[in-house]
This record gives sequence, C-alpha cells and structure tokens, in this order.
Amino acid sequence: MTITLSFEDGTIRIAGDPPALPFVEDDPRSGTARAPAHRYADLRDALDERGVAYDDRVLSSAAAAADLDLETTYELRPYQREALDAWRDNGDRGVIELPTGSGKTVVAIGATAALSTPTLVVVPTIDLLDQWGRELEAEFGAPIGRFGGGEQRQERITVSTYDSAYLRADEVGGDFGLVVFDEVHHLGGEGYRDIARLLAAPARMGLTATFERPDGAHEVVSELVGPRVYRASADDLAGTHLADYDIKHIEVELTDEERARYEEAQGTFVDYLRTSNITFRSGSDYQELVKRSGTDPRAREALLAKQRAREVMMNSDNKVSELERILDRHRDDRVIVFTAHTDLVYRLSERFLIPAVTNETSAPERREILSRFRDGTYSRVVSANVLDEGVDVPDANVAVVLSGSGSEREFTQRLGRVLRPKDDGGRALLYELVSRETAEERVAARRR
DNA sequence: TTGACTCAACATCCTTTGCTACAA
DNA sequence: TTGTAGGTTTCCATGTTGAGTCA
Repeated sequence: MTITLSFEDGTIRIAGDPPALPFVEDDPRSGTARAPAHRYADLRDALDERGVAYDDRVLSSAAAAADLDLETTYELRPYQREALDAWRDNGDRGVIELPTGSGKTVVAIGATAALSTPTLVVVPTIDLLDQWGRELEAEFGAPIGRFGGGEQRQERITVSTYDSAYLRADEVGGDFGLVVFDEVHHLGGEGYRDIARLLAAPARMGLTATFERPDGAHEVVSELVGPRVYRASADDLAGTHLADYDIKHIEVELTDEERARYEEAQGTFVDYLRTSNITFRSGSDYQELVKRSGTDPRAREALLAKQRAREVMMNSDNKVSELERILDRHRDDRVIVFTAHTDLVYRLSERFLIPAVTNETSAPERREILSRFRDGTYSRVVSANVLDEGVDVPDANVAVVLSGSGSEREFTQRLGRVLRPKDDGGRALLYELVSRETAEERVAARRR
C-alpha cells in the first residue's frame, strides 16, 4: 500500500503504513499516522533513506508546482553572499545573524529568488509588514499578499505579522515552500513558536541581529528553523559596510536627595532578600520572588521598593544636565535619545523641545515625526523603547542612552540606529549614561 | 474609514552568599 | 581539589504591540 502524505491542520497526515519514526504518532481518530508539520522535511528524508515510495501531497498544488521564475537585480555584498551560501549549504535552513542596517532583507530576497517557491515572510510589526511588502513588490514586480493590519490577502509571496501567522498557520501551513522569519528571536516566545511548528515549509530562514536569548529559547528556534549558519557583528562590518563607532560611558552622581531615596528603597529590597532565604544564584530566581509577592506582602513591598530604586537611578537629575551638555555639543548632529521610562521621555520633550515618540504616539503622528526627522526638519527625537526595533528609523549619528535594561539585545538595537554608513565617512557616537554607585553599573556591564 | 478602547502576548525584572552534584 | 552548572514555573510593575470590537 502506497503511503500518502498530506497537510491537515498544522500536521502531516500519513495514510498507509509508514515505518516507525520517532516523530510520527498514531492518530486513532482518523486511523492514520501524523507528524508535526515542521517535520515534513525530516519525514521525506527518512522515507527516501529507507527507499519507501510515497505520494507527496503536502504542499498545495500552487506551492508544489510553482516555479515563480523570480529574478533579483540585487548585487549581493560579499558578506550577504556568504550568508546566503551558508544557508543553502545547510539544506536551505538556518538563522543568519547580521547587524541592523546591513541589509538582511536583501539576503531573504536572494533566497526567495533562488528557490522560486511560494514564500511567507513573518515580521513582528505592521511597520515592517509595509516595508517588506513595498520592497518585495518593487523587486519582483508581483502582487504581495498581506496577513495583518486589517488585511488577509494571500499571494504567492505573502508577508504576515507574527500574530496573524499564529492565527492562520494551521490553515495555510501547506501553501509555502519557504518561510522567512524576520527578527527571528521573537519565535522563541511561548506562543509564537507554534507558528513554525504548524508550517510545513521545508526551507526556513531566520534573520536577526541578536540570536541568543537570555532565557535560552534560541535553542527552540534552532530546532524549528535551523542552527545559526552565519554571523557577522557590527564590529565585523564597521568601517566598510557600517559606520565606525565609539561608545562613551559617562558616570553621573546622584543628588543627595536622590541618594537618600535610592539607599532607602534598595535597602528595603536587599533586607528582604537577606531575611527571606531567597538566593540569587541565577537570573530566574527572580521569578521566585515575583511568585512570592503574590501572597507575601513583604515580598511585594520589596519588589515595589526595587522598582522605586530603579526609577531613581535611571532618571536622575544629573543625567538630564549631562544630556543638556551633550545636546549642546552636538547642535549640528542628528541625535536619538533613549530612556527606559515614558515619564522621562515627556519631561525631556518639554524641557528641550524635542519631539517624543512612545507607545501613546498615534501612528499618523509617529509617521509625521519620523518623516520630519528624515528630511532634517527635526534633528532630534526622544523615545523609550518604541524605536528599538521594527520601525524604520531615519539614520542618526549620535545616540544617547539615558537608561535601559540589562538586555544585550536592546543595546545592540539602539547602537544599530546610528550605524548606517555616513555620507562623509564620519564616525557614529553612542553615549551611555550611568548613575555612579548604583545597581545600574551592573546593569550596564551586563548588556555588553 | 477612523479612532477609541480592551485584551492577550511578549520582554524585562537581578545579588550575594556560598547549596549540591559532578566533571576536569 | 577546584571550578562550574544545576532546577523551577505563572506573574509585584512598566513598556510595547497586534487583533478585535464598537461607536
């Protein structure tokens, strides 16, 4: 009896009598065997290896028959070519790690053209949905489908948000031969990883500037998309394809009043740790404290105190004074200011008359501000985390990080905002402001 | 079509003191 | 002996996004 493979609700249905394979399970309800859709390529390999004949109906007729005959006019830069080759050598699977501004999109376009198969591109934001849509349309001269932002139109090349892909993967999972995950580190999220599980696409490409995740979930991404096959850092490309840069680390003192508030709050936190048998041996022990805070008022008070201490050290007055000096020094430059708190964003915006972009800024207003930043009407902009990722931010040459998390990813993304090569060949500059003798010194050390 | 709202999901959040098991 | 990695799980707060609903 011949084996027949087909796609059904995010799984591969295997009718007939398949050999025992570790990822194939019996499905008593349908009387057939099933494998998770993402194992499609493995399944075919295993059957081929055993010389088992099978009728493959997994990819919908459109996807299976399609030779889109795509061509790209892009001339790949040497590192882009190497990345694409490494990905192809790994059986059209794997993650490519390239810094912001180095042209990750171009590599994906190269892959799409090379495979000429129906392609799904998954992106985290609507902004990126639009950008990819425009770029693919211009490059291939074909209509580009969209899942997300109020549209649900499928084409042979379709761009989707992670959220819409999550909602539709079990239904359209058999329609694409190639899937590209932009900012693929998001795929490690508990829910999003199901997207990759429900798609049958044998060819998979992940793109990111920061592959590794502090919670280790990049291992899951490796399983679902493939291992990291190529990596170039900002340092590798600085001076040639990206701007050279300097990082200036500036320490500021807390005022007496801030110091008192900081010590009081931080003391409350540390005291609780000392008296409650909570040890911080590894990062996730913080979760233990959070859990306790649900039932233990003292734990809750300790966390709130920690929150207050963080606010004091991150938003200290002397950082604002220091920013004033920096802005003065860089009158003729294009400056992006980053903070960790929206309150501070608005304070800075009022005091220095800088346009602010936060999550509360409406989409049209945000477009307006960024467009004026692009054409030079505005030379400065201040934001919390909105501009870190997934937004097309016009190039700047000076970044000021007033405060941030210990996340290496956040830091890399912020640095990436100033790394596009400068017309005059000038260097980019990132200022990092840190309150002396506070936990912020550790935080800053951790992110690098 | 728009704008406002709600909701769910994701990400970060972190410190000293030395437990325990195991590998080099 | 010395050095290093190990195991556990649902939520204090803030910032951000996309989807969905309704006027």
